[in-house]
Formats: sequence, structure tokens, C-alpha cells
Amino acid sequence: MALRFYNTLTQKVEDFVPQQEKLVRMYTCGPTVYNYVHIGNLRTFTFQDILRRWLRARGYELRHVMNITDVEDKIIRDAARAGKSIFEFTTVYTQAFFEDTQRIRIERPEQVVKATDHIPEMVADIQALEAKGHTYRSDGSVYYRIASFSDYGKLSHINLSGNIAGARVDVDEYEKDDARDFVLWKMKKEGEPSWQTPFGEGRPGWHIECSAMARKYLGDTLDIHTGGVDLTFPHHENEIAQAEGITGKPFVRYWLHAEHLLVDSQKMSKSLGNFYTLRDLLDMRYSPDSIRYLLASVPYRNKLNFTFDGLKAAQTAVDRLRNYALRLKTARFNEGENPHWTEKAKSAAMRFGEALDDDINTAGALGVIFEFVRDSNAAMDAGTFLAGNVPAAQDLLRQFDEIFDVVTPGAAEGGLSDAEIDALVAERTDAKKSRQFARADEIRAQLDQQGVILEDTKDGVRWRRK
RNA sequence: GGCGCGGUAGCCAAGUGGUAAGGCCAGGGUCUGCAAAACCCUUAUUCGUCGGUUCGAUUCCGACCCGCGCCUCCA
Repeated sequence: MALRFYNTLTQKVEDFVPQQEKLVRMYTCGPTVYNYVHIGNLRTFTFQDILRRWLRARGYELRHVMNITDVEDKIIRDAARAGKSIFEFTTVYTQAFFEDTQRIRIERPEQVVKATDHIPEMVADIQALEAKGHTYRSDGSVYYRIASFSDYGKLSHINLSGNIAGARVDVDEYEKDDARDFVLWKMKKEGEPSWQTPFGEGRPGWHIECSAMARKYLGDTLDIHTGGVDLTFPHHENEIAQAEGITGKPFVRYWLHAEHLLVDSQKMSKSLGNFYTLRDLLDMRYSPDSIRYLLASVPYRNKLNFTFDGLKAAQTAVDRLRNYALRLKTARFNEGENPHWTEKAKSAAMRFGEALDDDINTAGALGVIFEFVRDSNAAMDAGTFLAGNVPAAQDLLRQFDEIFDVVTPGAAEGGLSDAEIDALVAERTDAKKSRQFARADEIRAQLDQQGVILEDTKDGVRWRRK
């Protein structure tokens, strides 16, 4: 079966066929840099990372663009509070964003672009929309007239003919002709950053940056556009109106939306006190691996209910995989190769791929891996898993880790070097042989202090970092 | 009110028209100087409820109940 995705536009799972055979043009709505990323943001970015890696594993070349929103209401508000220019303010959080995403091994897209570096492109697009009659001016701002774009609503499947009873309506938007019209260019307000343009001094509306930058770097039609579900409406709907209003061509072929993360079954919010940034969790001593694993383990179209119990369970699961990798590396196996296990490893790799091909079914993919781990562990205990079977098992684990990236430990941060640990382990083994158990226990305690766990196995001692 | 999503073991969760993957927890066991760790085994006659279609439904159809999201800034 081919690689396939659920497309929000068609509300169906569709085979993925990019415009060019092996090239994927992909755009991601990136962060608004006014704070540290929280785990909800990270759930979406982790999905995008898994998607990237899987596309590459399937032989595609990626051209992935992500924007940084660095001018926006909340940025202006918080920068002012901090007494900084928006440039100073957003630079700090942009850098923090990359530090944080790297901590949980989220790859950096091929191209990262900032909104404020693309004001001329946005202005040109707004002018093009004006020329096509999609806009009107009011109180010094420029608005998009939704009624002028007949496809409006096709992504979010929203029926525009009324029915907003019960919905919250912004009564302040008196200057718009229609409550659903959106702003392309905002007239300057006192104390706000602004740019001089043919429409007057002001700043861009939020939606225009994405369609302008996406088209600049990826062309009029993208293969994939992703973001959180909350962006479906109005942000992505408006991007379509902007891009297609200008080009008349389909803007995006596959829209992929990541569901939200909940905390203890509730929407994460500062007022509920259940709002966590990555830094919060790392300060609480949770490992980056367990966070990444947890965020990746629930398929992206399901809501992910974040709990600390779940995070601990994720850590245990990661440890299980690491122990298995360590066992493959350090245990002694009987000579020979058992064709059964070579075959099993191969079929597991295939089923792993089939799960990910199926709209990035990470839970299914993990199931395949753990099943193989359990069965082959049992075979090792029984002595039927032989030395010649190790490479195939390691291959499987490597394929897994190219996507999930949680097994291979990061470089040790300070502490003892591998050689120092090996020396202490050897000393302890000698002590044990000469029945100097006090010294042996002392070394074990010392290593434990340094974050190194010793494990006595029948094939000797092995160690790992906590 | 409109649109949409989901209800599978204590928790997380995959899945299929033919009789329930996997992870965590828990219980049992193996190993061991002690211990830890590790590993193995066991754990849903049942998939929100009630009907319908079918030889057969958790899986298809209908109704209902419950939870949630979007319709406003939000990953």
C-alpha cells in the first residue's frame, strides 16, 4: 500500500502523490515567538518531525519551509511590557525555540523564514488581491472581502450562510463590511511597529505572511501544508483565499492537521494552572526522550491527553527499548544464524513501514517494534536467537530510531567518560571475584551517584546512564 | 444553532465483517554474594447503549447516551 494521508480538504484518506515524483514541497506554520514553546506546540512540531523523517525514509527529497511569526498583537503587547523592541524580544524567543526543539530532537526545516523579512512580498500580494477586487479599505486598513471568493470555507467546511447563533461574535469589528472578513493590512496605531506602504503606514495582518512566504519559496501549489487543528479556521482558510485569490491555482494539495494536546483531559491554559513549557518539564527532571516518545506515540489525529503518569510510562517504554539495544550489543549469543529471526526482523521492518504509510500511524508502528522486542528477548532467554541474528535486529532498531529517535542516547553531559566508567566497572568485577563485596558495593554506589546504573547479567556487567 | 472528532482492559492505545496489537501499572517467575536492574509469563468471552443488515459485527447502517474541539487569538 502506498503512503497515504488524511486530507482535511477532502475529509478523506488519500494516496500521497507529490507534483514532482521525488520532491515534496511542504510548509509548516511555525511559532509565534512571544514565549517559550509549550508541550502543546511541541506535539504539533513533533508530528511534523515524524512526518519529515518518514517522507525521507520513503525516498523523498524535502523542501520544507517554516515561518517564524515575529510581528503580531501579543508580541507587540509583551515586548512593550518588557520594555524591548519587538526585534530584541522575538530574537530571544526565536533562539529559545530552536534550543528547545533541538532538545527533543526535532529537525530544523530546510528553510526557516521570518515574517518581518517579507513585508515587500506581503505588500505585493495585497496589491495583487486589490487588483483582482478581493479587498476594500476601511479606516486606513485593508480587508479581504470573503464574499468575493466563492471557494471560501472549502477547507474548514464551514457554511457561510448565517448560522452563527450561539457562536461568539466579535462585536468590535464594526469597521468591517462583514463580520467574517479579515484584515490584510492593519493601519498603524501609536507605539506599534509599522512599515510604510502604498496603503499607508501599518503592519501586516497575521494570515498574509504564510501565503506570501509559502508561495515565494515553494511556488503557487504546495504538496503538504501542516499545522495544528485550531489553525484550520480561520488561518488556513484565509491563506487559501489569499493565495488562490491571486493565482487561481490550488494552493495546497494535502492539508494535514495535528490534533491538540490536553492536560488531564482539559484544555491546557495558564488560568487552569496546567500549562507546561518544555523547560518546565525538563526542570522537573523529565527526560527529553520520554517527552518526545510520549508526543510521538499517539497518532497525530487523536487528541493526546498529557499526564505525568503517561510521561513516566513513556520513560519506562523508552528504557525498555534501550535495554534491548544494549542487550543486542553486549550479550553473548550462540554461534550461527537462525533464519526464523532474520525473517521476523525483516517482516517487522515491513509492518513498521506499513503502519507509518497509513497516515503516520505511530501507535501501530510502535506495536510492531515492541512485539519483536518481546519475542526476540524470549528467544534470547531460550538460546534460539543466535549471534548471526543480531545485525537484522539492529537494522530494525536503526530504522525505528531514524524516525522516533529515542533509543540512541545523547552525548553525555558532563560526568564520567565511558573509559572512566569502564575502569570502575572492571575494578568492581575484580573486587567481586576476590570477594571484597564492600569495595564492590562502594563502587556501585559511587557510579550510581554519577548517574550510572550497573546491571549484573549472566554475560557480565553492563552499564548505562540514567 | 452549525460543522467536526471520539467513547476498546486500572491508565494510554492499535485494529479488522470471522471472533481483540502494543506500552504502562499490578500479580507470578527466572537470574543473583546481597541488591538493583534486566528478562519472561499472566491479566478484555469483550470493544458506550439499544435496534437493524449478515451465516457471523467491536468492525456496516440507524437511533440514543456521554465526553471533547472548532465556529474569536490559539499548535
